[in-house]
Amino acid sequence: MRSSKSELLKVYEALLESYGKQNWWPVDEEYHRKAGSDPREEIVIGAILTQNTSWKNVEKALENLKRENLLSFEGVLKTPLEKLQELVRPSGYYRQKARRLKEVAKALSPIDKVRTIPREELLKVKGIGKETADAVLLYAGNRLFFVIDAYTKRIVSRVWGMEGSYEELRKWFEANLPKDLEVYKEFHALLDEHAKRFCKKTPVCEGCPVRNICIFAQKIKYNYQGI
DNA sequence: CCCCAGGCCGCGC
DNA sequence: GCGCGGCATGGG
Repeated sequence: MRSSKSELLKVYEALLESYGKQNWWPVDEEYHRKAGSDPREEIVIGAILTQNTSWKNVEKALENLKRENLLSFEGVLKTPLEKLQELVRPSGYYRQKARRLKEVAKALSPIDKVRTIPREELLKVKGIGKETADAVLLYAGNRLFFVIDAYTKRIVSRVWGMEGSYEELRKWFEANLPKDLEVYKEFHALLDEHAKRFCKKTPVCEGCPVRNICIFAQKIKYNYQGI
């Protein structure tokens, strides 16, 4: 691992500078005030629904749950499986996800468990893998676990030429970032945004805010110059 | 028609 | 421990 702490922070600051604060995770505070439910439960539910699925589709499912006043662990648990499937259908994999919602609602009730449950425990829940677990722990539990996703892996691979397993990359980020919830939350969100705007499957290096630090972008530049 | 999206599980190796 | 097929809707 060649890059230094300052290099990682430099990327964070460059992305923050060009994209601004992302304010993940989006939650409908107003809904929960009126319903008397805990907004952290929406984060957990959203984390399941967004697995390999665009957020747009997740929003439709969340709207369906809200309309029926069921966007909570209690709502998920008391709704018959078949009805729950229909409500979350727009988010895809709806049979799996309906089951997983009930599993996680059971495992994390009462919701304050997100502040204490060991990561290993959470990973035992059917439907919760590493990324979902870390997203839940960070965004709902306010705990210092860095979330790695496909976008993060792609960006790390391009910028630093570094490959690694989920755990390797997570530990690398955690070792080289300040122990600051705000940084963890925003950085993950910024990497996501960056992957959508520039570091796409087919990269767009023209105008990229970190092209001066990025190994891949530098290589492209040299190729253009014929060096 | 194709590919992709804020993954995970169960399996074989 | 890693690679693979299956899971499914909606948008480009």
